[in-house]
Amino acid sequence: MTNKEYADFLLPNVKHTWQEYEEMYKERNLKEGAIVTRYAPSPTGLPHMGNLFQCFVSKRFARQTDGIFFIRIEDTDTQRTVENGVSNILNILKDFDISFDEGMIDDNNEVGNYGPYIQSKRKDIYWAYAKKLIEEDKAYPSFITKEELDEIRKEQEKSKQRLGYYGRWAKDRFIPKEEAVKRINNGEKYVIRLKSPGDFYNTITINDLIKGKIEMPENDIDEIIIKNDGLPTYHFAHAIDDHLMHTTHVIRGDEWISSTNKHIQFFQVLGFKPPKYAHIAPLLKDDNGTKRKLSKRLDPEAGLIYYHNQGIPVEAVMLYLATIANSNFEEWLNCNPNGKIEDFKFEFKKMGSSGGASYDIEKLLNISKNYISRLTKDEVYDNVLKYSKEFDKEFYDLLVKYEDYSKSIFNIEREQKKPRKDYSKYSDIKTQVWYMYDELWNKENKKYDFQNINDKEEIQNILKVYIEEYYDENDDKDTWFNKLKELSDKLGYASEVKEYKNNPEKYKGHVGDISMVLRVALTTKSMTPDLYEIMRLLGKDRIKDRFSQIN
RNA sequence: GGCCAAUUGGUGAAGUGGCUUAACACACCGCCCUUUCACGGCGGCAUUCACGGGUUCGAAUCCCGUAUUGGUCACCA
Repeated sequence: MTNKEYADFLLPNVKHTWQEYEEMYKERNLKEGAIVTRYAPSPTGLPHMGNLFQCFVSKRFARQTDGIFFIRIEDTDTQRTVENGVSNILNILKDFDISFDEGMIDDNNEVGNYGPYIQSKRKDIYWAYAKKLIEEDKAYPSFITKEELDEIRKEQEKSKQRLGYYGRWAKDRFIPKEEAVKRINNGEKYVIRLKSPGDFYNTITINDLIKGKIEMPENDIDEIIIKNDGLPTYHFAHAIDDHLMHTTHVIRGDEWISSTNKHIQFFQVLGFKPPKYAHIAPLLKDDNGTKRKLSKRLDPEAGLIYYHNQGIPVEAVMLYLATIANSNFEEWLNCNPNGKIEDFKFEFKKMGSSGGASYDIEKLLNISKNYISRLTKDEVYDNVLKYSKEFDKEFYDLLVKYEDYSKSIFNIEREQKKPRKDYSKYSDIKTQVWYMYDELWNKENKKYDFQNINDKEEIQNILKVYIEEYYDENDDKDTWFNKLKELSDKLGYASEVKEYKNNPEKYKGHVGDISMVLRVALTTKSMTPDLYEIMRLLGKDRIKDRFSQIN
């Protein structure tokens, strides 16, 4: 029996030869230096922050070199594959502005010339290459069962030898073709394994773009290439897919580093040029002083839906990911406050090669605060409106009813060189401006704390004198403030804070205390944006009304 | 246990043999400005880079060892 006949027997009905596939998927016509990257998820659940980070990095490198970023679905684990897995992944990534040049566009459709982009539809391709290996005597059928593998492992543990199916332990290597055929005809289950040419005592060097040179032993384990359900294992599929799809840079989590010797071996055995590898450290979480991997189960901020629910802008998340990716991004952004992420050139060298970056939600919120402060009032309005529509119907209705008024509120201290930074997420906004809406004001159970001035009669007197003798809606800000000072003088408070500090015994307090009384009476809060603006927006009638509620 | 990697302040980190009395940012603390908060300004915050040896005129940077942390060793990806 020739090797060719053997291969045909083991993998029958393969439509194309590997040579035909090589013909079908020609080199991409891209400019020099263009990077081709991919995101290759299993449709087993929703992407988390770590996946998003990986997508972000892969996409940026492709885009900044006029390359290609595509998505390939790795659904060879039929046990774990879930319903609508693909469209769920695509939808959530779309929310974060991650789109692909090629690949699946929903559960059943795709775009691009290098497909199919879902591994379950590429069986014929994997078989064609597996046949090539069998014909070249580089792969063989293996009948060994899980139980027998367990036995081997126990024996290896007992005699303190390296674990695995390699060398003399890989006894199915030596089964004659005729015997294998007979066993298969008898209905025995089998897989196809690589006949590994590697020697554990040889060292190979991997030039990782992020981690640098990594040395490890050659792989000598007879890795499974085709499982007994006919589908390939990850390692085999990776080599074939990324070769045929002409991926130039494989950017993936660093849990893959220790398999990379296998992957390089596959590229060599198959006669392919290996891609460049860039292994990204996982996102970490500080958990009571120790660090662990950010976990979808334990950490809400690891799930992408969290940002949607909290009203944290997608752009802020992206800016944060950019600072984790290349820490000099932040500096660059400080120098170019209006710079776009797309204008920054990311480098592999600048990516952290250490254990991993702590995912710091505080820092993210700070970035978000800065981001929101740079938006226009209309943008803030639109975003809050969108957020409220889904999460706060009451506030949504108010925003619709008082559109211009709401925009004026959001505009307080916004159109200036250094805009006020009040909101780090859209869900913050209502809690910070509720008092501007009578509907919310009236139903609130109000508690007033006037800080330094506590005497009820004094407070009422301040409010009464102010509204009757001083407040004029038409005053500009300077006039308005001067009147506050006049009021202070009249009632025995220092109109200059400095003056008060120099001679505290001469005054009942200072103009700041007076302002505080007005502020608290109008808003119940001691911290608000500019009081002049608030009063202007409220109008005299409502001011009077609110003052009258103090008793 | 084998193999691989990492270890710089409260945090993210820059740093690749002399330009480092260790950049920058977040957080924190002080002072100033200020009607409050925020913003802004000024200043503080690692005599030292896990530890122990070595190489060198010179080490956070190179080498060896130890410790700790993480990854990986599936018919999962």
